[in-house]
Amino acid sequence: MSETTNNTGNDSVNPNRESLDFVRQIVADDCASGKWKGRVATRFPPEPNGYLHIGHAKSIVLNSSIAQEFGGTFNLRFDDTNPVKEEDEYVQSIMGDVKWLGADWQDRLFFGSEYFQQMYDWAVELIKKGKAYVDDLNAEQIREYRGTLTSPGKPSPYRDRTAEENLDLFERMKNGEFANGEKVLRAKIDVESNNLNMRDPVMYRILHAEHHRTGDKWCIYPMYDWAHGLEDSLEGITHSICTLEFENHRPLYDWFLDNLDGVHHPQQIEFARLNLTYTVMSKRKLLQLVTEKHVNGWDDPRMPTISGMRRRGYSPECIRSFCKTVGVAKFNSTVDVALLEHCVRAELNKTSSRYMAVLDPVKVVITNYPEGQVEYLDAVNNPEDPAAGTRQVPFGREIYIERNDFMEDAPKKFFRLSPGREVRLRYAYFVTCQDVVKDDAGNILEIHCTYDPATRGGDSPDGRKVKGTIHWVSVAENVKAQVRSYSHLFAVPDPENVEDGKTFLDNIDKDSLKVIDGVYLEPALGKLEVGTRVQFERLGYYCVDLDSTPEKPVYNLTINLRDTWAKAQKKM
RNA sequence: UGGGGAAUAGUGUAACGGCAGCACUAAUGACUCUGACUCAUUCAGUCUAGGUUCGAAUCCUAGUUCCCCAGCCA
Repeated sequence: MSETTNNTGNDSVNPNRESLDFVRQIVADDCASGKWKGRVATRFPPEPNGYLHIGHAKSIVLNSSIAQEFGGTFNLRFDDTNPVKEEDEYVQSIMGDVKWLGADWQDRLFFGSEYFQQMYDWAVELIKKGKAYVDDLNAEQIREYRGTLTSPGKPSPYRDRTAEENLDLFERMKNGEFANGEKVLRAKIDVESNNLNMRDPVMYRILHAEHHRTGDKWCIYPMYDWAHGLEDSLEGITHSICTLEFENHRPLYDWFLDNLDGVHHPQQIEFARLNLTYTVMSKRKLLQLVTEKHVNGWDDPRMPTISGMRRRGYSPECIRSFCKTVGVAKFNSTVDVALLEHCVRAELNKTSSRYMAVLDPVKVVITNYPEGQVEYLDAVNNPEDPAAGTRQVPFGREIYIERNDFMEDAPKKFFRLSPGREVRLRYAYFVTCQDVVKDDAGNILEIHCTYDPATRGGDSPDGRKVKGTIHWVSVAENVKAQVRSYSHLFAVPDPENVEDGKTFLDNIDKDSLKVIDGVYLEPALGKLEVGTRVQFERLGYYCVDLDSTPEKPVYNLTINLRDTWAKAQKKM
């Protein structure tokens, strides 16, 4: 933290202040005022009941980077207060995802369940103060007594039990004397409050269930509202950052902490969750996509999950830079997925090595090139990063090029191969198309070219220019592979916006996955490790998939390169 | 019909009573051994109506629209 201006006079604005989002502004102000003695402590508190997605990443990056920027600490805490929904499998995947994203909790890994005894003791404190009571009403009755949005609730007949009776009942709840649903512990606040969360909220329910960490030690479990503030308090959190739907819960968060003696009281701050075009983000819908097999698991590269994006080839830096670009505010917005894709391209452009691959091959024979000759040509690995060095690519008399890099009756604006036209084979030679060989049906079998030996490496000594440069792979030396090409899972920007009788599933794009076999790769692409991110020149960014083997490499399309030529063609 | 929030180019986000700015998208051009990258240019905005003020996106009043809340989920 820097020495921040103290508001001594009537000039309350620091003219040198950087533009901060509203959350950082609060943190900065607190640091300036010494509210928390200069301390900043944040946390990411997932419930281990599913996989993390890009929306969670926004929260992870927000919390961890605020801690970092203000010299504070960042905790990872599992909010595991509902044993029937939670599993260790999720704990493991969440830890993996958070770590992968680069959010470092160091030795501060916590579980809400570690605090169950302390929470119980605090509940006893509230009972003794006459601020909590055991209720025998069942769930349906509680709902009826609660009233509605526009009408007040009414007190439970059990609301005025004595502290002694409540203490006894609560202990017996803990000891397992009652069945699920038979009794609950409720806070005694205000059954007529305009805020339904304050109408004597349930603090504990009875759940005879196996907890993934505490086993059968407990059969009463704290509700979110009771547990969450206590967890934050115990960990010394200063800024408890959560999403907008908890705004209505803040009075309750504060009430619990205000009514306990001598506890640390963090500030809850709410921000808008992330929405993205062309996808869905709710846990329920994501789960449905997986269980109904509309996608191939949680880590399907079309999923907005962290694991899906990782498999897709997004790097942690891609996601972090995206989260920072979208900013944080209280406006319920939907970010254009194009912004995510921009961040991915920008990051991958800087970091990924270039290679040549031909997805839709057609054979080219260079008729004046010596038969049987092979030479190895130098290729630059990454023009954005000289340190990436060079490699050698085998060249021969027969090569594959992309089918759409050739056109028989080409318009003037077509800069690629066409009868009579000269182009550059990347890192190799200038070639000129002389002839086209077709089958009886008129399909192109081979393209015959001649090359200019003087242009070896791709430069002509006479200063002659060509307009086009195309990529290629040697017929004699290559690796055959599979490529999985992805587009947005949904065909429309807002998949959840459906007419009556339809669901978001009807908006799935059935062609969002295309498996392409018979792809030719330059040899170096056959030796890369799973997860390696590369650029196929002139095509896009790709990465080695989990299913890849040395015998049969599999590459995922991460994101295509921008293609102004394709765009121009669509308009014609 | 209750309460709590939010509204700034197509999208996201700044501007803290003093020149409405940035990024993405789109379009155009330059450059180019990737029709990529990069660079340049352009299109485009304060929810509405009043008021306060020399001056309002910002303050006030009224309205409009959107989001959240009636789990023993988080």
